[in-house]
Amino acid sequence: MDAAGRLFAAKGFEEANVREICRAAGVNIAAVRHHFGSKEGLYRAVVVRSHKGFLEQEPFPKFEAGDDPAVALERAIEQMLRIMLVRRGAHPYAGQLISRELRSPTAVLDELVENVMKPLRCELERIVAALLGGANSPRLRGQCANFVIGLCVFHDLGKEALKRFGYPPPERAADVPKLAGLITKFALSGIVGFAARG
Amino acid sequence: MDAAGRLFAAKGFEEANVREICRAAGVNIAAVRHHFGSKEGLYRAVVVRSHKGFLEQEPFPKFEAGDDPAVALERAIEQMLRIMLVRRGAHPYAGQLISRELRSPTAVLDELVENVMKPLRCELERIVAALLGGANSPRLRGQCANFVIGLCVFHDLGKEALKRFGYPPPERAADVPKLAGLITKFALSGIVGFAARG
DNA sequence: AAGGAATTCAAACACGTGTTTGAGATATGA
DNA sequence: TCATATCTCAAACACGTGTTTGAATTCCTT
Repeated sequence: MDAAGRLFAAKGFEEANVREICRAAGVNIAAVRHHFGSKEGLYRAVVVRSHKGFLEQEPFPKFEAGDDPAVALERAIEQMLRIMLVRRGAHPYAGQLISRELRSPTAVLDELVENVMKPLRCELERIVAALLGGANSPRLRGQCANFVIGLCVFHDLGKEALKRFGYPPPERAADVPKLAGLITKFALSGIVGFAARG
Repeated sequence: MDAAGRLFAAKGFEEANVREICRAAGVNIAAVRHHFGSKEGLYRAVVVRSHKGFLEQEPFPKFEAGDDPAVALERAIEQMLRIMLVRRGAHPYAGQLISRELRSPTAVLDELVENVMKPLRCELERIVAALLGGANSPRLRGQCANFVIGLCVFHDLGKEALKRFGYPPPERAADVPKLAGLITKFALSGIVGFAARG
């Protein structure tokens, strides 16, 4: 499953092939049928395991009443970028699997949305709500959350284009905060801009 | 080439297969070898033709000195969204091909970046520059352009996730301006936020 | 230690893919 | 009209894929 996760994250579901996974894992091809039923079963198992462990070990920071929503937003953005752009020790491919599902959804996307992305998004909405203040309507709040997510996700999905533009997204954890700070400023102004006008 | 464009846009380079394209076009499989050399040759020809015609018929609105940068930004955002989300009459799949190249780059991405995306982005930078005013540094200007592009592109790349969040991106031209207006407000505040702080 | 279940293995299977073939049809120009 | 170049066609080829097989091996319980 480690080998499968690595290869699925690197190549995607279609492009990663069972023979290579099994070679990397040092097991026979028939093992996947026996243990997971099929390639898709293996993929599903990998994704589930990866995001479960990921949620346990790197919980999204909880936004409590009284916290500064601006720093909460920066934390959230920083973590989203890190998850997708940087290979972490514990779950090196969790973010990449999510990112891949966004690009080319398979049957597991629904599960991923429900268990990983929605909770994350929900937390984000609470931060946005605090920033919106009086202008806080559910619809607007949701849209702002989408925009923030979009700003982060694009730096992974659009990586190749950004490289060619001269703005390669950071690949090391140390370089993430700089970009996160910029995105945060941008998003912060964007959100409180709505608050100002109502 | 029409059939190929339609299928490549709908399924992507890998998933679209030559037999289906030829069946849809009513020609023999061997025709692609004779006329384009290979499947990749056909793809390249389709992409090139599609974006050339697209640039001629739907040029990106030019930002002149004296124009209101705020409305120019809205126009630009509206057009980007329309290109990717809505099938147009003249070049129904040009935007989708670009979007597909972002998701899973092939060898044509470079050409697409150089001939389509860079000019578009360059125009966007000029608008951003006008908005930034005094705070206008090349680097910051570029980042802001990236953010705007990201906000638009995400609504196509992340379509499936957005649907599941309850925010399906518009598919008809008539529904685009509403989203464009929202993104514009957000981006506008974000950009002038930088201008305020320097 | 013996029996039986669980697991592993190399090999083959079925299918889809892009590509190639070589003969036939069609258009072109003298 | 005829010869040549251009194009079309159905069929087959070569290869990669996920899956299946049935025997061999390992593991656990009795």
